[in-house]
Amino acid sequence: MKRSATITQVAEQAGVSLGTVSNYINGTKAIAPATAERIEHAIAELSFVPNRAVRTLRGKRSNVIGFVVPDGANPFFTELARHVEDEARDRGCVVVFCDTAGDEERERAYLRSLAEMRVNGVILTSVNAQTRNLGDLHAVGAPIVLLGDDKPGLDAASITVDHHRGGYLGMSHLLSIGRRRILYAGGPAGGAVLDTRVEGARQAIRDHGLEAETRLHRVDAVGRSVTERAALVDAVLDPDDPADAVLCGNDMIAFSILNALIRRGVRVPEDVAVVGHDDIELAAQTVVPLTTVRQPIAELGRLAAELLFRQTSGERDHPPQHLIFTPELVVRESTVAAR
Amino acid sequence: MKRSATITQVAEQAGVSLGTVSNYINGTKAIAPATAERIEHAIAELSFVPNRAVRTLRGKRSNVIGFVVPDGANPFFTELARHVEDEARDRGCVVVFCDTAGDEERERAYLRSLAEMRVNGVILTSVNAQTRNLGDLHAVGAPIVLLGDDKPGLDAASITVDHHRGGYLGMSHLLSIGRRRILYAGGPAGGAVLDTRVEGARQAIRDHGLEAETRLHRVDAVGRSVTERAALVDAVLDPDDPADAVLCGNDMIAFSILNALIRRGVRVPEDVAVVGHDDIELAAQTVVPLTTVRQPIAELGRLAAELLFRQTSGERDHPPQHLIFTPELVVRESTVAAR
DNA sequence: CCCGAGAAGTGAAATGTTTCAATTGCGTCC
DNA sequence: GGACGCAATTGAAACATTTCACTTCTCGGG
Repeated sequence: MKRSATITQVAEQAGVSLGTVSNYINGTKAIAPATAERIEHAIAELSFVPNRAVRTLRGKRSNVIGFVVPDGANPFFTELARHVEDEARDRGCVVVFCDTAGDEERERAYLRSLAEMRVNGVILTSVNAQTRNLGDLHAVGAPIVLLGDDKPGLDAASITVDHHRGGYLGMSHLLSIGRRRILYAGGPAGGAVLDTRVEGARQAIRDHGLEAETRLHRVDAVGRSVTERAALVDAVLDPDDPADAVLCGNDMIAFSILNALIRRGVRVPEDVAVVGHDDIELAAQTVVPLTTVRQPIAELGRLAAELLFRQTSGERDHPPQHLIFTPELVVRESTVAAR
Repeated sequence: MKRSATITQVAEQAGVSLGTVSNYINGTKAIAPATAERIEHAIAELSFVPNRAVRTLRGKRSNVIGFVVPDGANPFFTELARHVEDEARDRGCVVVFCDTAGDEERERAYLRSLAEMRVNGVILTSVNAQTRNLGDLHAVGAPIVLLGDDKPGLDAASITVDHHRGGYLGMSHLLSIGRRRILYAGGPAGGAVLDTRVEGARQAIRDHGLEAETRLHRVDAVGRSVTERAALVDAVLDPDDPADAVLCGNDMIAFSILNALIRRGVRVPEDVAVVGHDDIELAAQTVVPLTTVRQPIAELGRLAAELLFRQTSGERDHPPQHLIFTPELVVRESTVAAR
């Protein structure tokens, strides 16, 4: 494989020392215009592209950050990624997008790779495992931001959304429009987040004093494919016990169920109301626009990156911070028919 | 920032030379079991994580490959990415997913970063610019695979789909179901690919001998957002000149238009038939399942990676190869009503 | 008992950059 | 004219690993 020119060759070609070239490239010191031009010329001549590996070696970081998600196909995560990326680019960093597909083995492998790369930091949108997988990152001193799901006790910053309130909001809305037979449709690895939301939903039922007449069941999709999510519609339409509303773990689930319902001739929202979660861009544009519990995606992404960089900047390392956002309900036609 | 242990420290701790530790880690040479265990123990003790930067420095590649897309929000690209990743992981590589958002400036910045990282190679799913942006990659000898859109004359392998045939297939189908007023709805930067497809579509009209009675107009979305795509529906429903079919540049466009049509009470396929392109997973699960021109996403991704690695493996570098796939039409209910 | 072969382990060189203390050159001020 | 200060430039050390030519050890056959 062809090897590219080195800074030494550039220096020779330009007739200066390699230190000067380095200073020019990095703007470390002032360079006389004439010299600068000769260096510039030599760089172009030799097609010199500096080698990041060496920079990394010299104690600096690699200027890479990791963004780890459990489902790369969910727009919620790609939208987050876009905002993380924007922030990272402003700081001269590249983002490595790691899709673990919910698999712990993959997660470990990715985190290991990121540690070996001496990344500037890692943003994790789900913590599959216990502390164990974070060991490598801690060993190389890479800061961590937990996004969306805090695990207290881990040495990491976090940005969370109040999931209890999220569940509460969605359920209150459904109760207020008269729904009493509700299904909570989660994803394959909802984990603690979903438990918290369901808890919030139950709280709403209690606060409305409707425990007696309301029922809330939970059902989880077995996989992340569209087909597997659409299968949840069978639970909604269970002939023995049909639901009149579905609360979904995320908008993609809501979206799959919504489409499946309509294809079967079920009217939304008249027969079944559907509430999503996240408010991805798509949510407003489905056949029946989706009522959903919004997470502030742009802020979450931007702030996750900021928190990450904040941990490394400055003289001393800053202690990890913890932020909590409050979700809000966005009512659309999947629960309240347009007039 | 904390600095992690080095191989030298591991060697000291284990009471061997650093060369031995290196041999153990890389399996370069056989190591006596007793020694191996001491090394293993020292590594655990010190939480040693090898530094990739130095490996890269020693003339090897960084074991990173770049995957550059114009729209990270389009599932077509995330699905491709997943397959590329699978292939890369098998070879010990990490994929850097670069979303240029169709912006040439960003593309250049990403390609530059990838070159500095001395990536093993780059897969490009759209070539915005002329040869110019590829200069850095060539300078560092990183092989390139063009995926989906060949630009002859560039020093790169390519995997293409026969877009002319794609347009032909979609149009033939529409003609065969009696549609004559057709709109071609493209994306913001369709470029050569879309031109080719429209060309194929026109060929179909000629082959059917329907030039006189058929009209084919093209309209492009101004941006990549769902909203901007949905705005295309106005062109479809133009009161002066309504279309009876829409041929879409990709499934996301089709999907947005489909939803917008149905929300306006237009019947699909009775009033307007919709044909997408790509056959992403979602296409089969929309309210009205989408007729679409399928690209073999899994093969495309897998082969792109394979072509990339093939260029570097072996004694001598292999010359870049070129593959062409043939798309096929998948008929669903957005063009032919279910009985 | 000696020889040779193979296995196991060693350690110095090489990799391409940044950093920093030292050096050079040059104009200015007294 | 000499000293001084500033700007520009230099070059060697440091970074953490891989590689490879050597050395040492062990064991079996003659």
